Amino acid sequence: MELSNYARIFKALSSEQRLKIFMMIYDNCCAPEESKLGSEFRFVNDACCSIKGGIEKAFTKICDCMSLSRSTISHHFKELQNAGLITCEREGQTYRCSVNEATINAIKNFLK
Amino acid sequence: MELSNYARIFKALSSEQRLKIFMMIYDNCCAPEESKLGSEFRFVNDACCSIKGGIEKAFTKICDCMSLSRSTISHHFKELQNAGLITCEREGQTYRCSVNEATINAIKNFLK
DNA sequence: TAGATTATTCTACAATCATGGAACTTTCGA
DNA sequence: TCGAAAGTTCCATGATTGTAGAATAATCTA
Repeated sequence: MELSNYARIFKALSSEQRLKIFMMIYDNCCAPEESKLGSEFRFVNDACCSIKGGIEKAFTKICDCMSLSRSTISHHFKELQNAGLITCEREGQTYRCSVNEATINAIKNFLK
Repeated sequence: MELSNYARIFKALSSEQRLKIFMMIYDNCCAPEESKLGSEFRFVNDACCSIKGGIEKAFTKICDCMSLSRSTISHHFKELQNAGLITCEREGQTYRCSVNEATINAIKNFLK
């Protein structure tokens, strides 16, 4: 992978709000005690995400608790997708998102 | 560590030029075949950096091969320091820099 | 079908950022 | 001691970014 790709990935995680969104998807909400976002984000609606066990489920809805407009959140989701950090599949009126583990592993390998 | 700190670290690595500078320090120039920067950056002046074996040595001089002004490079170094990614000690007219492994490990733990 | 809900896209704007030049400071070496 | 070399700081500028509002599209549900 090109160096510029890594820079793009890091850029996607460089905004605090976007990082928060990413962590909501990343964190296993079924094991909220491991959440890095603090209690305010642990039990939000019926959202549930996991990168373990192949369940991988999370809805954009989880972002309603952030004080950001819909269009802003839409942009952030797109940036996370463009960086290859998450993939989203339309599911009715909303999305089913999952973390792209390959990208996470690439970062970890990059930092050896 | 606060989420905002991680965002700051990622931001420091989000500029391609700054990431290049960081990798110059990060990469073990004594084992250049592992360099992620390509041949152009492997043998630059007398610069040598390593995060293995405690040698940890690198000079700002290695940046002269990048087409950036001195002041820009100075800014980038400061940002890498502020993010806690590198530490620099004055050594005569230049600096001796080393990667802050604690920060690297923090990122890797953050991404579990 | 009609209204409500959700997300996208377009546009705009304030804030931040990457960069370089000029002036200045510190250190080296002849 | 004086000039050269290296780095910092201040200032300016063009580019990018994070954000929201309005208009639009798609989907759900009563």
